[in-house]
Amino acid sequence: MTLNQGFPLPAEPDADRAGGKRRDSRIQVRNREKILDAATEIFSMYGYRGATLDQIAGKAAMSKPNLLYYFSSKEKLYLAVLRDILEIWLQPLKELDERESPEREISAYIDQKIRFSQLYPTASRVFANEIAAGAPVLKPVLDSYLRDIVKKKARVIRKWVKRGELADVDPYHLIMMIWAVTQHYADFAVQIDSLLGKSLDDERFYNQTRKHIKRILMRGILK
Amino acid sequence: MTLNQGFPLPAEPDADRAGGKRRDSRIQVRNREKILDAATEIFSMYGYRGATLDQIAGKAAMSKPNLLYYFSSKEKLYLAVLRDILEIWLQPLKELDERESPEREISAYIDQKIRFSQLYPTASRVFANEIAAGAPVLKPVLDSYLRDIVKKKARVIRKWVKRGELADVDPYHLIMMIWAVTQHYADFAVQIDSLLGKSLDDERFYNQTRKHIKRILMRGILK
DNA sequence: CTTTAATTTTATCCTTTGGTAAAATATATC
DNA sequence: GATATATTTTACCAAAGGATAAAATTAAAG
Repeated sequence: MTLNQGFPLPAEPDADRAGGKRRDSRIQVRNREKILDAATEIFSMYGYRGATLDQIAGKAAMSKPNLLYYFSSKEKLYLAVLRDILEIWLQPLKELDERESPEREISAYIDQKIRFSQLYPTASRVFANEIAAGAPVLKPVLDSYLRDIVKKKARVIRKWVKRGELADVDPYHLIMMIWAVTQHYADFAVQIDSLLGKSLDDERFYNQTRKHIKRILMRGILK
Repeated sequence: MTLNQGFPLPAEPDADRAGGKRRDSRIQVRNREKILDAATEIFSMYGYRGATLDQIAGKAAMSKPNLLYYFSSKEKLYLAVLRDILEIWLQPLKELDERESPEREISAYIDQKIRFSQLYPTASRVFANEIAAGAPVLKPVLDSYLRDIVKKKARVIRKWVKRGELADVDPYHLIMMIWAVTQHYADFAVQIDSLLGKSLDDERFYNQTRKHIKRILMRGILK
């Protein structure tokens, strides 16, 4: 588990506290958080363009101008939401450590990703939405930051393959398969609920899902 | 390969030809198609709410009122798009045949799904978007039609397991894993392009992807 | 060619939406 | 408790967006 604190989306000059000086007051913190939560939920359903400030303000139980007092524009709010998401989305990948066994590390990685889908399904959908829209905001981050991390981790996986601890898999496809499967449970939660009447909130289902994904994937890639 | 022609989204009474009598004229057909294509692309980027008729009309190279001459409302247009998508999205699953070997059938299923991602990436994203939004339109279809098909096919997979031709996998999770992985290549195409500079349009990459997915999944589930 | 019906354009309407201004209220500090 | 500052509310605005009406144009049929 390598630590890292790189900030993919640099905080804008005026990344956007309310103008005043007495920043970080109790009210300030509480309301910004309420807004970010509400925004994440609304953006997750309708995407950036489809979401409205009225909806978000409504969900955060405040008026629209009040919301705009905390985030001076819809775009700034969206950026703030994405910044938060990206950080938790990326974290687990950074922790892949070549010194440990692939069995252990990849298993742990899958655990973390599926946990993320359980804890932050809306965040996952905002991310998916941004990508589907052509990543107008995140493109630069994908092209630089994410690219580098993935490249680095692909090297780790390749090393495992060379050492004979892993079947001959393509690192990039493996990583994407893990992303695909784990995110699916967040992004398509409604579909899953329709088919099975279950969600990851149900601890039994969560564990069954986790184990099942791991069983198939690990069987598929271990020697 | 079982045939089936069930229509999940029943054509509305006035599902929406232009009012006139001389329907299905050359112009009529050509323009409706142009509009559906444009709409699919725009909806795929911005979702139902985020898409605008102006954009769609623009992409279809006609004026907004002209577009509305063919589809009398945004909602009707969206329904028409979804209806088309659902049909091709569902088709492959219906073809799983228990009399054949799971190796052959599941392999063919994966082939079809990844082919769909290659041919209709925008359709895939419209579908994903609709689900992420909570499936406001498709929910009834998921709850009835899709549910039934999947239940039926889960039985097929279970039969294979009982016959000892397949490892002890949960049919539902297996189906969802296949959906997840194959759709990912359409829904996250931008991300993949950022990381690898490749897309499924590249025939070499397409085949590499297809084989890789199949290798890992089949290893994971075959006895 | 005329006549009739289909298609396209122009002008317009009403609502929603992101955003601002300024007044009103609450909170903190001296 | 008076004063300054932070927060919230009320009243708006201009642009965008879905939709309609009716005029203008094009295509088909006799």
